[in-house]
Amino acid sequence: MRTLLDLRLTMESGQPPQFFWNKTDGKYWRDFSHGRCYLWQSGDELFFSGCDERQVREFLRLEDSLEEIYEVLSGDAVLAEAVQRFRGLRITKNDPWETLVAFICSINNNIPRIRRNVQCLLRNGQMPRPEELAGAKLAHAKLGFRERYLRETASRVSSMDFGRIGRMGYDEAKQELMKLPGVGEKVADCVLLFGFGYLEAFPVDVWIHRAMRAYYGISGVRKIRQFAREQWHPYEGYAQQYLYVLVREHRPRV
DNA sequence: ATCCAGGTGTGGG
DNA sequence: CCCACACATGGA
Repeated sequence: MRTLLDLRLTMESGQPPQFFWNKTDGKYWRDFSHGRCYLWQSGDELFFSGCDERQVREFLRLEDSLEEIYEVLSGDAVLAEAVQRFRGLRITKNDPWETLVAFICSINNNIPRIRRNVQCLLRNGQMPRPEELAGAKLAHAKLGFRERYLRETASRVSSMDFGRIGRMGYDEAKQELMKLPGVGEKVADCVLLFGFGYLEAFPVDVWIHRAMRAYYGISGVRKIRQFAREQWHPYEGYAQQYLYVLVREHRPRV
């Protein structure tokens, strides 16, 4: 399959696939109930096995028109350069429950350890459903203070229609997510962006904070979110991801 | 030893 | 509205 895509950047830029997928000999893979799925890229050609094309297109959001998105983002010099430098970086579409678990694990944590935490929770490569996780032993995952958030959230989600959130408007969906323990504004936005596919979500973490202050002279979550909406709507999520990789390139990762 | 990591919850001005 | 602090864990 031929597409505008940088698979490595997409899979290894702090999105859920970095926590759930493995990499061997340049190929990304993950086990599903129906078997092991592989993804790899050679030149600008995308290959896959063990999964059907429809799933791959949804997972990598190949229907998003990057050219149209780049047009919206290129209104300022910073992002104009970022979309050139990281051309082909895409937002991924992941399972909402898995995404919620991963970003509860992400609280005041670093990417390598988030991955270890998440991998410890998997059973046969799959994230246990909320009702299973609510009653499971979690100590081996070494989640620290996040264990209580995760267990309580799992319990709450198991007795609600979680998928219903994905059918709400962005603001209502976010409000609903933030009722869960351990889910503040940042985690909610990550779940909405990477799990439910709301491209207008703009997660503000420490790196985005630095980026906005350094590149635009703006600080304060409130002002940052307002600016993002004015500049990049409805593709705030893409703007965020390009800013994230840009600012992290300037400072070495942990 | 001290700081930091894709923050949240709580308590205070 | 904003700010300070605790919260486990482990790498730098």
